[in-house]
Amino acid sequence: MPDDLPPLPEFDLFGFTPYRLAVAAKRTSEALARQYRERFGISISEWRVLVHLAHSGKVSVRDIEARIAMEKYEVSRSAKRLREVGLIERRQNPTDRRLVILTLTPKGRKLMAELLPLAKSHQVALEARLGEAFDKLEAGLEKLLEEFD
Amino acid sequence: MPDDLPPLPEFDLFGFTPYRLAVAAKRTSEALARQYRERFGISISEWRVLVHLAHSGKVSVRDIEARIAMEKYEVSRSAKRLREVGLIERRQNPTDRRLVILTLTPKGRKLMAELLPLAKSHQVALEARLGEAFDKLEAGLEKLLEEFD
DNA sequence: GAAGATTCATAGCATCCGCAATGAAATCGC
DNA sequence: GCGATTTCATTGCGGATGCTATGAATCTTC
Repeated sequence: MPDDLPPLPEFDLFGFTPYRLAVAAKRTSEALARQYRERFGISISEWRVLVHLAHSGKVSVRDIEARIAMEKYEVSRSAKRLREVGLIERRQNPTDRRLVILTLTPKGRKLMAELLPLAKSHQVALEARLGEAFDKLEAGLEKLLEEFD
Repeated sequence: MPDDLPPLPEFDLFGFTPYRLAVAAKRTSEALARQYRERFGISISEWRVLVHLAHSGKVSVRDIEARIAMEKYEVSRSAKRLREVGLIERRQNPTDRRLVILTLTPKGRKLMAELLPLAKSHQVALEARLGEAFDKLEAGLEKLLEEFD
């Protein structure tokens, strides 16, 4: 080993919290996301928009951006695609015509009536699988999301 | 309200663990990733590869893929870019010529000598900021990453 | 009430990403 | 030992993503 350069600081990627969180996010969403995609042609972004609409009724792009972790151009594009496949519809807010009103179509509601229970059971299974570690994870995430806001 | 469709199941995106993890990952990596990008022109993928090389010396694309959460085409492309900017170099493994040997160049080592302490203090700051919630988060993540492997 | 600033949604453009295909090398099976 | 299979790395291509600019509507300020 003829290389005696100054040693680099020790740093283990696997102990790096942002990395761990990214991996955890990917692993836990993979299975469900695949179902959305394969069975319904829905991406994660689109799914988030749908969930928010299912929950909140009539909302604008801005509302969604403010509430869920998506940029507004992302919401806008997801909404466009969802409109194209007939899952949501868009009207103009009559009192402020810059604003858009997004709502689920009947077809969209039907889809969500299928999808939401799937997501729910995914969550339940996840909690069961983690056991008491889930509560710790939750406590940690709660604090983290509050701090990094 | 003339719309009495069958109600959708209640589902709160904010209680959905994969979503929470994704948001947490994004929020905690944002600040540091911006530094990498703006000051050194390094993406997150490229940074991961660099960290692994700093840690492990000479490795192949396959090694990296196996060790860190990246697809091999992603590793390959990151390596290509890093080579183009002179941060790593690539040789052929003489005993198995399919394999590639990636190593940091002196320039790459110099960069990492700057970057790693940055990442380290980012982690330290994160832990301090979360206080005892950090240990819970860690316990939860540990179990999760072990389960979803 | 009109000019300028701000808010909202979208589109343009360049880059990134994921999948499947390719090509090169090594290993397997007989 | 040689054709078939597997392993490793890269690339082509279509679609996704992120940033910035644009355009329309509203609000502010005087």
